Amino acid sequence: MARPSVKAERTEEILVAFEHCVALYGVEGATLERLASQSGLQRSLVRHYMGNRNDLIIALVNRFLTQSSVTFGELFNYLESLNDDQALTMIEMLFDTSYMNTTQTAVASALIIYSGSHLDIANLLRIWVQDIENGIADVLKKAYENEPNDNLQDVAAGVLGVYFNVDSLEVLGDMGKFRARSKRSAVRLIKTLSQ
Amino acid sequence: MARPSVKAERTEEILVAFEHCVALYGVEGATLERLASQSGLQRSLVRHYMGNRNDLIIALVNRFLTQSSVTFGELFNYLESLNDDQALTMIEMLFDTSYMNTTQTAVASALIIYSGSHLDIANLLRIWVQDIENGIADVLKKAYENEPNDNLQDVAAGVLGVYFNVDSLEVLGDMGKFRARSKRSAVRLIKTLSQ
DNA sequence: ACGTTTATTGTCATATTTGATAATTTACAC
DNA sequence: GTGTAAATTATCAAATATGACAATAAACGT
Repeated sequence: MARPSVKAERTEEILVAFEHCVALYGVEGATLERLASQSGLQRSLVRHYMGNRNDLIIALVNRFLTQSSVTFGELFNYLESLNDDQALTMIEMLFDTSYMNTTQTAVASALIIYSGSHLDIANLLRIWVQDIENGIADVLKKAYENEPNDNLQDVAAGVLGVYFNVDSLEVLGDMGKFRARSKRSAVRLIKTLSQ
Repeated sequence: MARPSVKAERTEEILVAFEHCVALYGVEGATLERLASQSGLQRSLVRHYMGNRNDLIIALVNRFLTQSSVTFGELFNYLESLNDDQALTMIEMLFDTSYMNTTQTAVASALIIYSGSHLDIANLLRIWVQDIENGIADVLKKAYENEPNDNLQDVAAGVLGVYFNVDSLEVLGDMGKFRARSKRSAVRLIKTLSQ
């Protein structure tokens, strides 16, 4: 045949670097020049593998959504395997910095801002939020079977909010205390559900 | 003397327009061209009154911080004037869309992302968050005098998180249900405090 | 060694963004 | 109406960002 293709690796490298740029500078600030220097690849190569700027953004959104789906899917599957303490274990994992992915979180924030001028992405992210909220509610349902669904969903929205917030503020630095407080608040919230 | 100065008005117009641009496109996407067309003023005029791009960003940050300080100050002062139900009234106001300022919220999100590459702004915003958290904790303290300070601060962090999160997600549209759930969660959280 | 396919590099034109400053106009006081 | 200070407009150069495509180099099978 011919020279072996490195498309898969390059694509991955480029998207990782693009994530970094978007996390640092926002979607509109993630220029192809920055991407090039961040990835160490020439701008022409980026174009060769990923197409133009818009193609790149679309690829980033898809990557973000699938990665998030995989991560939360694994989390929820693991929790389902537990006999008890699913809810509190979930809090432990959500608020543990060792499980946190700062780049991913910053990308989420950047995409949310980008949604303000791109309604198609806004729709995708709204569903993304709903899915996570539903996932949390499902975990809570297993631990608190007798609680009405509406209450479970309310608490799920609250836990999601506290969790999203503390992660998106992580970039400000020195958030240890605030993170601990947020975590204890999430626990408080869950304990309002009746066993 | 001479032609009357319109510096104050122009400055205000420019900053309002810049807020709009930052809210829609992020800090790095808020170009002077967009600002010019948004404000209806020529780019040269923007420069005349506000200086260069960096001056503009500094002015925006200061404006954001003082506006936020004024808004929350008024809120806390009003709550202080109430005899009881300060805590729940606070929730009513925080989660009422009629009190919400979508532009202001989006600016906050944009500045948080911008903080990732500008540590000086990150420090300002960290203090900004702490101040609001403390303000909420103070309100809670009046309503729940016997509760230990640490508990009050924990709940304050939680309420802040749920509130910040729902406001920053507002841009995704169609967030009525999620907002209602978030609000009920905040109430739940507060009710974990002992009277 | 040769053809083929892909990776990689190089180059160019164009559009956008920004900074800086000159030139002009306007409104007021006298 | 004239001087004056400020507003407004008009340009220019430089830097940056993007798109498109040509040219070269490298790795593989035969």
